[in-house]
Amino acid sequence: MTETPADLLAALAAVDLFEGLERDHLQRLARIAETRNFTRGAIIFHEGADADGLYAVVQGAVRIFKVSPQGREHVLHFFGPGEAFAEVVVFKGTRFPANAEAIKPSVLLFLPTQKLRDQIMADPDMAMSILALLSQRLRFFVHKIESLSLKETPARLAGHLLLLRESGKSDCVELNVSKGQLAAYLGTIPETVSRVLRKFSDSGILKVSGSQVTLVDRAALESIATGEERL
Amino acid sequence: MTETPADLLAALAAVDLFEGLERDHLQRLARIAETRNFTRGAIIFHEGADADGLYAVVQGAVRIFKVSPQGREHVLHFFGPGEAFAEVVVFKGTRFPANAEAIKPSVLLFLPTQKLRDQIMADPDMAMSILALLSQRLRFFVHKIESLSLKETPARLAGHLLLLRESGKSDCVELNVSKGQLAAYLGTIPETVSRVLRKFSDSGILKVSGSQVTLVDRAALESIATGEERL
DNA sequence: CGGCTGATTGAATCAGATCAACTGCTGTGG
DNA sequence: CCACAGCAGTTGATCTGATTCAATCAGCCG
Repeated sequence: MTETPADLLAALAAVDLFEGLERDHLQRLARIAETRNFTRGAIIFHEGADADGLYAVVQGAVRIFKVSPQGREHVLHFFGPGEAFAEVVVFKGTRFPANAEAIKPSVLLFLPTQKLRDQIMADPDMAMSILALLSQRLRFFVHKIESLSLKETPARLAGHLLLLRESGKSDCVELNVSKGQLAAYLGTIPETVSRVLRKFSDSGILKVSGSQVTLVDRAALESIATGEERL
Repeated sequence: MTETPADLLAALAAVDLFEGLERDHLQRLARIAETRNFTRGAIIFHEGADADGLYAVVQGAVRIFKVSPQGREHVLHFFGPGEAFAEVVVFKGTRFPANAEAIKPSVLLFLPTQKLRDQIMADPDMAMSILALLSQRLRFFVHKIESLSLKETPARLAGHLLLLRESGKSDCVELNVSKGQLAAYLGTIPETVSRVLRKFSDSGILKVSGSQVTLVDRAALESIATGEERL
């Protein structure tokens, strides 16, 4: 197999992390990449397992999570098409710091650490590109930590909804995950999410129907998110 | 000033981030670095300010923190001699995501973003070194998030004490920061830290005298830290 | 139609925050 | 040298947001 299938190349080009790389760099990456398929609920890797490479989502969705001794889960991240994850292990690559699970039937790209590292050494553009990704993720975590330690649940939920709205254009956002998953992501439990959503909709800030949420009073949501106001 | 002072070079070599770099790389870094002095309590930069470069601690200590709308502070990081911070802005360099303050009289190195970036592009070893640092920090944050969202305060405090103990060899650890600072770091308030320490010492797990803490029953501490046991 | 999973609601409980009072230490000035 | 101001830390009483436990409800699929 000396040739690289066109679809593999296309898949790589669609990954944010490799955006802007030249064709021949992508070609070389394609040579070290492989695709892997996962069914809904399949575990991609376990916390503590030997980390052998980086993943990127082609199709489907993935969640990264930790589990407490009492069995509670906390979701660190959701990843969708075009997003790479587990890039940390490429450098400090001993073990995975959390678990990964496919939450939909998914197609992933897998790139083994060692080969990828060689690439990076040879290609400063790619190094910069990964540096940027790591920085961004770091910043994201700073925000998440702030949120978890300074804000109460309504503020976190409000912030999250506003964030979701940003990506779409309309004031109607779709929760792509179950409310239980959302709760784990916000550092709380489904019951609380349910109650808070109820309070929000009771006070006319938003409308909820299933996993469709319509933002009605965005100003109010914002002042709750920042903690100025506390519903 | 074409020559680089020997002490500046020595200071750079003592920074973890640049550990392992060859002499001539350090020389080039020395040419773009400057030293800055701060008194205790001085603000190094504010959240939201334009981020112009990376800092490293030569002497003293620095804390990175965020402030909630209600005025509560949360400490994200403490940095001591040899540690670099604000390296995120070098790549995703728009604005500082948090505040930095000298908590002792401090001497810092400052390296402007643009020049540093040029260096990195030219030098893959240095890129790798920074990638490793970022990965490590990311991993650290994953741990911190886990801690904040899955564990209660006693577990967090126990975990922190065990972490401190690792660096020293004896079972006697020194809290280098005020209990108020420690509280902010653990995502709680001084009163709670005080109470938890009291409970720990009442049950004979440790001895407290001022900022000196002696770990007596390490096994117990560990089972509290992991959440197996809840005092 | 059951039976399953996810979502919702209510009541009881708890950990931690808030508020307020008090201790003890340190440094300064009379 | 003592007195007093000032601040960090401690302790207690109270309050509140969130978790827990339990029951119910809605939707979905065989």
